[in-house]
Amino acid sequence: MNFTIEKKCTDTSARLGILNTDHGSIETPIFMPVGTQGTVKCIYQDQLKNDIKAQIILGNTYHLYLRPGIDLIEKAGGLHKFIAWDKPILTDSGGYQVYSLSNMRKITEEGVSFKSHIDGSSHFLSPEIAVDIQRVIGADIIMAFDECTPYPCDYHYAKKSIQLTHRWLQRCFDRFNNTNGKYGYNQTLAPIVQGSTYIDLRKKSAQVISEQDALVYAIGGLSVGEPAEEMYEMTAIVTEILPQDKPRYLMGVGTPANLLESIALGVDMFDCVMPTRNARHGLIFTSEGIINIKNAKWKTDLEPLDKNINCTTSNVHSRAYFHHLFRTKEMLGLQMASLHNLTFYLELMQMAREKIKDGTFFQWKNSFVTKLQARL
RNA sequence: GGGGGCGCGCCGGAGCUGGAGAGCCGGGCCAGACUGUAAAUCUGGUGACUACGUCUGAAUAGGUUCGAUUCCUAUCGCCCCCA
Repeated sequence: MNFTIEKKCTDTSARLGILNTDHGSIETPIFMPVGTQGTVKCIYQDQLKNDIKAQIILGNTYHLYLRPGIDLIEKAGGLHKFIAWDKPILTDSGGYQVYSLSNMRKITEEGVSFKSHIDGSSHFLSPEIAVDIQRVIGADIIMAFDECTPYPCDYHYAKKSIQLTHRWLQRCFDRFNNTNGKYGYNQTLAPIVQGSTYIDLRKKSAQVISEQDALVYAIGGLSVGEPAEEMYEMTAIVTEILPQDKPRYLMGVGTPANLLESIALGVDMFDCVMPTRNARHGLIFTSEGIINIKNAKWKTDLEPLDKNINCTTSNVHSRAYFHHLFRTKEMLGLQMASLHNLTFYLELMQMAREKIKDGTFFQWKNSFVTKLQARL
């Protein structure tokens, strides 16, 4: 596994690169659809590959460990085989669930005790267990087990938290380096920068994380409710410090505008539930702006949803049809909207790559961001 | 033709048999939220107005009463039973 930078912008920190894994190459900057439970919700694998042209998808350690359980995944020969997806996979470690299930867990030095959100049963994740589970799941890129702090987070807590995350990080690498992949291909462990919205903590964390010899470096603990400006500020501070020749993965981000702004700051990889969750809730990203397809104004609009995106559903089907499917709560509406939003995100990344190649990224980004945020 | 029952919000249901909430529960409708997925979810609004308040309202028109959605009379509409 390796990463090559093909071109660097001169007017921003944006870069064009290729990340090679044993399941194929990933062109960066890239958006990775989230498939928490072994599925990108509402999307079939064929569509993911052929329509959306996803190059890599996510899975989640905590959710897959609870269901279907790692014994079954091992028996199936790993997650790739279980879900029949032969391209790269990245798994989150369960660190995000430390944040999102905060009312059902307890953190200690050793790890985190969870009450299952499904049946209330007790479970325990530690850095070692999270690595072991991710060895069994068999993702190409696996994430360190960290604490994702909430926003706002007081300085004292955030400082203690990065110290814990850094100790956990070493334990993750120790376990990772003393074990092997189970299925004959390579895995890589990605460390995660934390530090909430504090400049000195972010710098410190970025320095500690950079000391690890890794292929991918992640930035976590952002897009948890802080203003976008603070997110950009923290990202800029961290990308200054992280190794320049390795991909940076900004976890959980974000809106189309967030992606373009972060690419300009030197971020290469993104994931977010926004395109899929918002699609299921009727919010659609188009080349002209954001549409809430459930709104009455679309009821009789027979124009295609978005002619400018190369998407089999939104080129063909009208806004009125999408509206109708949502009004009648038909499942096809959720599928079509999810397909569209993901196609939109992946095409946005492809455009960004082309503009970086052309050397016109900066001006294109600035003119495009306003359009993306318009509310139709 | 005779007897009985029922009519309040956009719709359905609950509740009220003298002290009326512009008001309960669903649904619909109108909006909003969603950022390493406890999310096909959640939140708010849905009589009028001169709008932190005021007014009108229980099929329609009268009546009794300090006070009526509730009791009485008539009319209209719907449902059930008998002929």
